[in-house]
Amino acid sequence: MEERDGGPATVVDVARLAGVSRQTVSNVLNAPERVREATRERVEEAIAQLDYRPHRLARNFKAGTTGMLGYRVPAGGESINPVLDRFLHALTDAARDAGYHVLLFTPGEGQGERDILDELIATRTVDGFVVSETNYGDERIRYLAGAGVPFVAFGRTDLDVDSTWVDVDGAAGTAAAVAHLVERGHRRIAYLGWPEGSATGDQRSLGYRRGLEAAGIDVDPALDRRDEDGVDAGGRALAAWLELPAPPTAVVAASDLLALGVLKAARAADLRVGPDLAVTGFDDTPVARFMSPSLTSVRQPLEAVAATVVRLLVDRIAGRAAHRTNLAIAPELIIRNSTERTS
Amino acid sequence: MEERDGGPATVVDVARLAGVSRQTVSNVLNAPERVREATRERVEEAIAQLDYRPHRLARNFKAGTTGMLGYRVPAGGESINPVLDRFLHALTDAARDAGYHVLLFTPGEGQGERDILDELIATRTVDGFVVSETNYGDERIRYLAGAGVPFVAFGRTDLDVDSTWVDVDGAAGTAAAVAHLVERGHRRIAYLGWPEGSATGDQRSLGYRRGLEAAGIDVDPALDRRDEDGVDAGGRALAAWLELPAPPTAVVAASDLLALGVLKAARAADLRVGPDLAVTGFDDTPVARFMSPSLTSVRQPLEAVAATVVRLLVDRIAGRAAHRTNLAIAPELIIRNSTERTS
DNA sequence: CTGAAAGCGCTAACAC
DNA sequence: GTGTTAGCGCTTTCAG
Repeated sequence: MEERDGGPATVVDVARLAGVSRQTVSNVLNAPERVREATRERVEEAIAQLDYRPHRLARNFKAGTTGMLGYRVPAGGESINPVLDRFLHALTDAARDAGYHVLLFTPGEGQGERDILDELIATRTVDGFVVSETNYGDERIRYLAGAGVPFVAFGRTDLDVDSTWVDVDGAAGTAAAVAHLVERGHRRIAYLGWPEGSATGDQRSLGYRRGLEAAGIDVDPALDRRDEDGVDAGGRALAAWLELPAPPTAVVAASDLLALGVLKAARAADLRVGPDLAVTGFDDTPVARFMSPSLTSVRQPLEAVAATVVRLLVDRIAGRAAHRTNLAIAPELIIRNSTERTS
Repeated sequence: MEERDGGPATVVDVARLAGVSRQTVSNVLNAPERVREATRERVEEAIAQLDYRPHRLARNFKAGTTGMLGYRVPAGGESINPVLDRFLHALTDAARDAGYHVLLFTPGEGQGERDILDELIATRTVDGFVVSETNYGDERIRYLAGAGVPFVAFGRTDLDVDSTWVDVDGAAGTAAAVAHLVERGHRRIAYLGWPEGSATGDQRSLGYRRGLEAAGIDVDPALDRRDEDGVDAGGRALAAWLELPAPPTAVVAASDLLALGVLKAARAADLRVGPDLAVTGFDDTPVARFMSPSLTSVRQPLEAVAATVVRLLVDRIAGRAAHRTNLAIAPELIIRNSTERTS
């Protein structure tokens, strides 16, 4: 509680007050077992009295670490991604539990992501990185792996480099959606996904096919459509499907946005969503809850992912290798009204 | 490009290569005008050759600063707030432009926000704080002001303490919504807001009244309703309004969520949103764009707010006071289909 | 204009 | 069990 003249108290102040030397204080903090009980108590009393807390920078400087995990947020603008924002919150939580802080960065004008990674590495501003939005041949991963910097990716990569990633098992998610629809009696189940070539999207379409297979349903290529993510794609897909001799009775979408598009188009076509056409989304974004009817959607286990990412990253930072560890965590299907048969 | 043996290059390495002393290198970096041109070039060459970058921690440690701005993210869980997430992105951008990084923190189990602030201050982990989600009598603001720590709030406060805040002019936002509706020919304009007692909500309802006044329309207490934020409130409000002898033809809502609720209820009551009932929201959250009809909404100028917050905070950190600076930045009305007369 | 000396606060060795 | 010595990488006096 007592304020020293020259700003906050330091080890020296504590040592003086307790009548011991600097490192005895340091020892009390870092290796208490090496200090006699009586001395320790005296020092602790002095610490409490001065409200002493070690200067973080000094300690880190000495140790050569920063206690920071770097995370890139997408540059401003429109590309707000609710999934990543949820992940960021979970990450902050998990980092704190591991004794770290999250340091945010974002490339400036005319700065590539690589430049900023390079700068953070060179200035030793962070102890490691959490990389999200990975994709095939991800340049950042290659760069970080090459530079030998500790990092863990949220999202898989196909690179054959020394990398550690944790991902949501997207295939399990869409497969669960299919299984749910099958259980509700659907057999003509369509899929609306993204064009091939994204790691995330390919997983989700894979799960669709696996789900059908598991139910003993043949894949009908006419029911498997790919389009850019967005609301409009839903209308295009539904229009095409409704021209088929046997239109689908259910749609699994690779995103809530696509699902929303299907929902809108279905309403415009006077189909009752649920009874006439069941729809599932992916990500369980806030919209899913508020739409009418509310949307059955696959919810990513981001808290578990974040905790795992941090655990692995801390291990790598500490040199406790666990190289090339790759984990996929199964998501959970949140069932709402868009897959109810009775409305 | 050359790697030294003992890890990254240091000033000493550069000095040796350039054939000068340590501080000459330091001078080249921090006070180039004090160094003869020829020497400077030689040093710069050595820097380039060794790819030398000053160790951030060492520099900060010496300077007694951290280059970090602390920002609290809400504890995990459901409370994802799209506005704050957008703000965080903008903040990261603005901080970078000012030479700072954003450090995220979140209270742990059984830890109050005050504890964690206290810890970050005591360990000197950040140079200052950005506080969001402020409210009347905000405890954090009182605490930070009392502790004499540099901080700037996003959101106003009523406390009579030495504080600096930047806020969106919520009143201007709802007033603009009213003006827009008046221009579209509406006279019976209702308001659905939050219960009194939140700084943000009170501003928004104030703007509603001001907007009516400006248009020469008397306030009808029956049209001014307050309820908890959420979709259900919209239904309750509309039901009450439809029982009036002269129901409103337009609704200004204090949030997109409330607006969404009104929209849903209107659809259920077979009202055409736009022609029969115009609706405006607030925040321009992603849902606003994707709803059908799309929602006219007040968009907060978060990029401008973030830039201003950072500028003021950096000033305070530098001791260039500007105490008790308070700014409200006007938002922008994004006009969409929910206020179109023809559908 | 350049170099030598000192020290930020802390901890890891090593001696006592 | 305790204290002494040294040094992390950098910058800021202050002499030369």
